[in-house]
Amino acid sequence: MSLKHGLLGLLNYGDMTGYELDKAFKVSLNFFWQAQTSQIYRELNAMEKQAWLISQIIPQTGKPNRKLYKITDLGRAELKKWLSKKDLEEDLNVKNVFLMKMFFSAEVNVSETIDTLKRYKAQCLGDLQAMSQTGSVISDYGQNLENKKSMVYWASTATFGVYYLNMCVKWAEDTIKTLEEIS
Amino acid sequence: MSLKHGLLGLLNYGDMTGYELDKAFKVSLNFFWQAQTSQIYRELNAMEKQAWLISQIIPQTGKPNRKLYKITDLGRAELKKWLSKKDLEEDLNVKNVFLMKMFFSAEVNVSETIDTLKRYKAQCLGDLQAMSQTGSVISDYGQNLENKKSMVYWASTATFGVYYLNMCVKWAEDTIKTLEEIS
DNA sequence: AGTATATATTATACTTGTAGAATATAAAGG
DNA sequence: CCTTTATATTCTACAAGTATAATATATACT
Repeated sequence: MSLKHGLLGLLNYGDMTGYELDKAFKVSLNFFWQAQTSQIYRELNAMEKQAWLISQIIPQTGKPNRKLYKITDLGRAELKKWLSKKDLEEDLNVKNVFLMKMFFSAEVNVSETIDTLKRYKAQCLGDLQAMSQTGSVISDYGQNLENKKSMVYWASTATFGVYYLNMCVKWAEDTIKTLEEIS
Repeated sequence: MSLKHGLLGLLNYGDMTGYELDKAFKVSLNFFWQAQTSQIYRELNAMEKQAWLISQIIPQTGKPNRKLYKITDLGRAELKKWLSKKDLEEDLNVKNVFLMKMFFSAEVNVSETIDTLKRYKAQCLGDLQAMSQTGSVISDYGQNLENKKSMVYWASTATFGVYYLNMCVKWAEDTIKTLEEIS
């Protein structure tokens, strides 16, 4: 159950509405966690019931009213508890559809798999390109004194992304070579 | 929805009971997909309703009867359809609790985070150790003529695992260094 | 003799994730 | 002028994942 905690973490930086959280989530945590908009709203409701958050309705005319969420002391305590309890066995679990398909690829033509691997590699390179701009985004946010301490952690997750994608590219190249040899 | 397809893939190698599938799953696909035993049994039921499988009850005395599953032509067609439809955008999605915690780690002591990273690195090295034996397991299975073609794909996913874990170790070392500099 | 382990499946309750529709308006772009 | 985009949240339905207990027996270990 990390989505709730991701949202707690973001709200710990400042009050936000569901709409703002959804966008903040998608530009920060999205690389290592994905969530549907509807899921975010549902979790926010649940979190308010658990008293991790309180909300305040800000009326608007024309548009739906905004619901501004604020983290409570209980929510902050929960965030810290979660951060301190790192279950490494669980945290190393990864679900990777692409690898599962590779595992069974003897069932399809080698040429098809080689083609897929080439597209996979291209996708990784594209993502790397996109991530190369993350550095500047992070240092922009980091201008804010409050965020300065966080910057190094944000950067480390971005670095993970770069390492990961480079690794995937190398793996794809090696695997393509192996498959070309046997075909 | 990859669990069903993982089970289809395994049953494509030969008929198995839920119990056997559970064990086969855990020694082959478990690195990139995790599933509860109860989930496997439930999915098997659903798959039989969809006519991807048929089952045959083998009576036993003393123990619960065995339910031997066999993949149908429909199931085989579904497997191939799934294998051919590689949605790269979706397949690159990854959920990583550990990184999410890193992202928010400004909230906890640097020393605590450094400690966690050290344990993370140790865990990765341990997993690497365990994976180094996978090669021989694969070539054992590969003695079987039917499996010979699959061997190269199995090996490629194992290689991914090795690359991944090595990358994680390097990242952990780099991040530890960075954190030690600022603390 | 007693305990743990392996065998084999079912059941239940709950939590998360996925997908998409419905609603209503303002502002920006071609 | 018309279409798209952005704003902001709610709701429904379903699929998949998590967690644990119940059942019943044989065999292996200590």
